[in-house]
Amino acid sequence: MSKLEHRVYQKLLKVPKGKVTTYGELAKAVGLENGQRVIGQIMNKNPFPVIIPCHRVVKSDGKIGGYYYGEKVKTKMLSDEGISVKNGKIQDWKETIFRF
DNA sequence: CGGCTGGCGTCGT
DNA sequence: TACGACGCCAGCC
Repeated sequence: MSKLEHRVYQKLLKVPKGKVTTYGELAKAVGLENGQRVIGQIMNKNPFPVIIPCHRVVKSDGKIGGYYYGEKVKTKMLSDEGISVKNGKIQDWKETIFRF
């Protein structure tokens, strides 16, 4: 695992349950101002889906975005953590997002 | 080193 | 609101 991936996972682990972050925020958090897609690649290759909460990473416009196991699963996991999702979008977006 | 690919982001229509 | 077109950047040919 590269240094970059390691940093990304560490940052992601700081996101508390019940909150989410975005690909862009996460990218900036590890030093990549415009590396949003890279975050996606890393999440997709996530070797520890159990300890890495990649379902807490969503798109900057409040939409859920993709997920290795499917958006339905991602949506369910988020709602189980107390985040309301409607039509593939986060409801109280501003209140739910976590900023580093 | 060059070209392509994506769990994205932003802007224009 | 919903597409399409670009831009972005690490990783894999």
